[in-house]
Amino acid sequence: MYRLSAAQSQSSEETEDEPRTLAEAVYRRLRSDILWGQLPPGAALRSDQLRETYSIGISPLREALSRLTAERLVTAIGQRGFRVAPLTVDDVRDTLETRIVLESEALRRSIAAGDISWEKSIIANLHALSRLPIPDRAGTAAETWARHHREFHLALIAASRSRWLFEFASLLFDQAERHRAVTMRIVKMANVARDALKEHKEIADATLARDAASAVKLLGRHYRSTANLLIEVIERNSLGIDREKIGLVETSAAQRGTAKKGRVTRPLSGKAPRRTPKRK
Amino acid sequence: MYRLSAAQSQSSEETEDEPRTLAEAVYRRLRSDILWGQLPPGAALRSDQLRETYSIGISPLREALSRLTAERLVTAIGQRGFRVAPLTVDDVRDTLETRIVLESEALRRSIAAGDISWEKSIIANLHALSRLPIPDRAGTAAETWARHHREFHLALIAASRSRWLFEFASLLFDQAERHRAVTMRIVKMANVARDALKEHKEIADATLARDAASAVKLLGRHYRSTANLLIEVIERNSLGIDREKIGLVETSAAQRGTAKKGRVTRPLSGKAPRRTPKRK
DNA sequence: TCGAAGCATATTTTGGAAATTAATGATATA
DNA sequence: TATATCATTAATTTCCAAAATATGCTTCGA
Repeated sequence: MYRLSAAQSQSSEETEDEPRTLAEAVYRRLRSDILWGQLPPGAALRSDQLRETYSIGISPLREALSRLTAERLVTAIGQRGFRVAPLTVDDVRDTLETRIVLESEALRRSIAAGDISWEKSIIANLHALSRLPIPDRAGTAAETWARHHREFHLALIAASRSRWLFEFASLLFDQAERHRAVTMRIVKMANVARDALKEHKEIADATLARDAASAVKLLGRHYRSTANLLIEVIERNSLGIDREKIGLVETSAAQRGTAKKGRVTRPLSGKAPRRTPKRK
Repeated sequence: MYRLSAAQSQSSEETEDEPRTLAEAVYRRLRSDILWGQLPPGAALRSDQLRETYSIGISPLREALSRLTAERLVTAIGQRGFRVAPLTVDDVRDTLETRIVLESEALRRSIAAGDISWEKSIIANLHALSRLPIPDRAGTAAETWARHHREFHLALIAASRSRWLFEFASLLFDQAERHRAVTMRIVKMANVARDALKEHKEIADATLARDAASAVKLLGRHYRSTANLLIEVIERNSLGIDREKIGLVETSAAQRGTAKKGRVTRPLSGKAPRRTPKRK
């Protein structure tokens, strides 16, 4: 029953290898589901339900939830279980500003210390992005684009030679990706990635020209423009504050409560369901 | 058997409340033991042994180890268990430089936005530090001093209004504390905290005077001087690289008193090394 | 005597059941 | 009819045993 490929070098920053343990596997699946908004912010993560959904025991499931809590993708509520971390405009703003600080520093160091293979990686990832169609809605194409997008941005700062800086930046990148995915689930925004390719090219050019000031400025502008769009959408839809409104995102896993008055599910949100006419 | 005080507001950043769950309790004990060097870098953390030592089941223990792995205080080696994270000069350097970046930004923001209660907190914590004797060796006095030291530095940046910045800074502060504690276990260094009080006062003065440039400079110098001392000691003793020299790492048992008679609270193991009689 | 393969053992990982806690519903009383 | 207390129920947390993996040791052969 347990058939896991043998390998080594287990780290918290592995990207492509096969999971070597069931806890690792369910961790990645849960993480992906949260990042892509299939498990919307505020969704209750009941162990029984998840155990059935992912066909897994309690132990690895609990370990996965524990790890996700450390990443602030899941919030643990004392002895009352886990929930997907809520999403507020403050989160978006804080994530934006903090990662600008971190990535600016990392980018400066990379520009100062980057070698040929670092340049090569940037060029390669930029090329991949230029060849991929910019997705306008969720799907496998969006996921591959996002993966290459992530690799491009991380390649920029990969030569900073700081493990902490890189780790924190990766963490915040994923947070921002969740913000983007969750928001795009409400409002289809192809314009989020409208001139993304052009911006990426400008950032890469300035970086490879070793123009740190320009590169940092362009990178900050790149992040800021996207985040501001998200903030605007979230505020318009009152996302995060009134969680019921995002409840319209149907998850494959937990949550088939169907927003009726029958509170068979939903142990925590027993409040009066404020109904507000809002188009989905 | 399970008697846990009831409370609320469980977060990853709680400081003083009682643990509400066994996993939380063992997490804190393990974390403290690692931070204070009672569990030295590289020490094997075998679940059987820990389960017996802390009188706890496997599940909460595993959860605690998982959380510590996310903090990079413990490294998980594939399917071969956990170890206390090793300690290298690169770790010390990276932690130093990264937290200078983070705390400088956070301090600037605090100085720009801090209110009266923020000033009050700084004054109070500085006063506490001035009244506490600077410890020259491990012990409860050292722990209380370190706790107030931590609170002082976190108070400085508490008004930055960035949860990520504060969280990352806290994480790195604890990392640096482990570096200091582990190193001081090898070489008694009262001089590490030699003019610490004076430096703290200067930092607080510049901060309260809203002189961001000076405050940042002083804070960086403060951290750098300590870290450089640690690096020197570590390099002289080849800590981390050649672990055998410190005699810290017994791959067999997580071993009893380490190096000195540090044993503050509890002996860690009564097991015979490796030659375990098989009883099945 | 050295090396490789197979066997035994130590240790981790996982699944399910028991215990504990929080939440819900009902009943009685004022 | 409203409120408080108690009982029931649901869900999480924890413990324990079995399965699986990796490691160490022994034995056999050259």
